[in-house]
Amino acid sequence: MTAVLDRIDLKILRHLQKDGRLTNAELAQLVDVSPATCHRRTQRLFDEGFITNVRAIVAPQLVNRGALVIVGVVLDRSTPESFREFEEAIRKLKFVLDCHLVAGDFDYFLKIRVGDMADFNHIHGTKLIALPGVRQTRTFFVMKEVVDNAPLEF
Amino acid sequence: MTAVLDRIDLKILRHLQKDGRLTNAELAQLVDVSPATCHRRTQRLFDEGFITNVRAIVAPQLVNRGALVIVGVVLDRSTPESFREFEEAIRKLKFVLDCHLVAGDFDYFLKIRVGDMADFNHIHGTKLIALPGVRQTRTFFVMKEVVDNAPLEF
DNA sequence: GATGAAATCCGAGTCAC
DNA sequence: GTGACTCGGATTTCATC
Repeated sequence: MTAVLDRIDLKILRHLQKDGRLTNAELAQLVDVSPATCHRRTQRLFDEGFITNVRAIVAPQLVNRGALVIVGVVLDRSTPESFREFEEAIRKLKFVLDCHLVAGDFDYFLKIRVGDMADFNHIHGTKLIALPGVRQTRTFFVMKEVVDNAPLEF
Repeated sequence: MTAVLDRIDLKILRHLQKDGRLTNAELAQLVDVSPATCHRRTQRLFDEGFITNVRAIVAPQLVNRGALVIVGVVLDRSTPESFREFEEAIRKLKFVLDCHLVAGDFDYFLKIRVGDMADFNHIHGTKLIALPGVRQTRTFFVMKEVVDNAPLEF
């Protein structure tokens, strides 16, 4: 409950973040505790929500999602209701990887993966500008993914 | 090599993307094939690079990385050399989760996780504006993470 | 209250078909 | 592609500190 992480917990988190398929036996060796202890601690990290999930990372290019686009969105009105409607609608669009409400010249930034530019143009014309309350979108095609979804440092 | 995925491969990928800790036995049940077949296919998906990695997702708020910031960067010059230097430097900054070269009013977009705004201001003043060739940065503090790093749909 | 050793159980990985 | 078999790791128990 007290949710304090000691050096061993942190090592477990960091290792599992790099390789979620590590066996408990391997992990125990890496962090230098017995398998039983390692298992108990890892369990706790899941139970208490430090690890929210373990996910396989699929290569986007190999499943026809090789194109990445960032879209800045401005809404017509800045009312809570307007935000709520937009967010509700955006959650249904599964090609949206990120959607963040920001402070500044835009209301939202979206990160979108599609097959290619033609796909994006279609989506833009049919889905994005149809989102509730959208005044304007600005599209930034990603020409090079220098770093994408790097593991969290802590 | 021909890298064709049938219905079963796709199901494996989708399930492992949602839960990378599924045992082979569980996965086999979910996709409705024998454990041996499932194992062989999953192996192939790793070997041929469809799954690049399996990672534990750590809750950012619980490891003092609860603040998210998007930064637009404009460089002084748009030469290949200038881009190369910037990218080389940015790869060393471990708090940068995303760095994408884009077409439009900015050269790069960065996605950065830190503990709080104070942390960001320090990093901005000491690390970001010190990056090679940076003319201007525009900071967008994220006020609400509506969708963050959603699993890829394919 | 946490640890590590041991004991059991179950899945991973391999083989023959 | 399936079923069976073996080996090793996951998980639990328990004594110990």
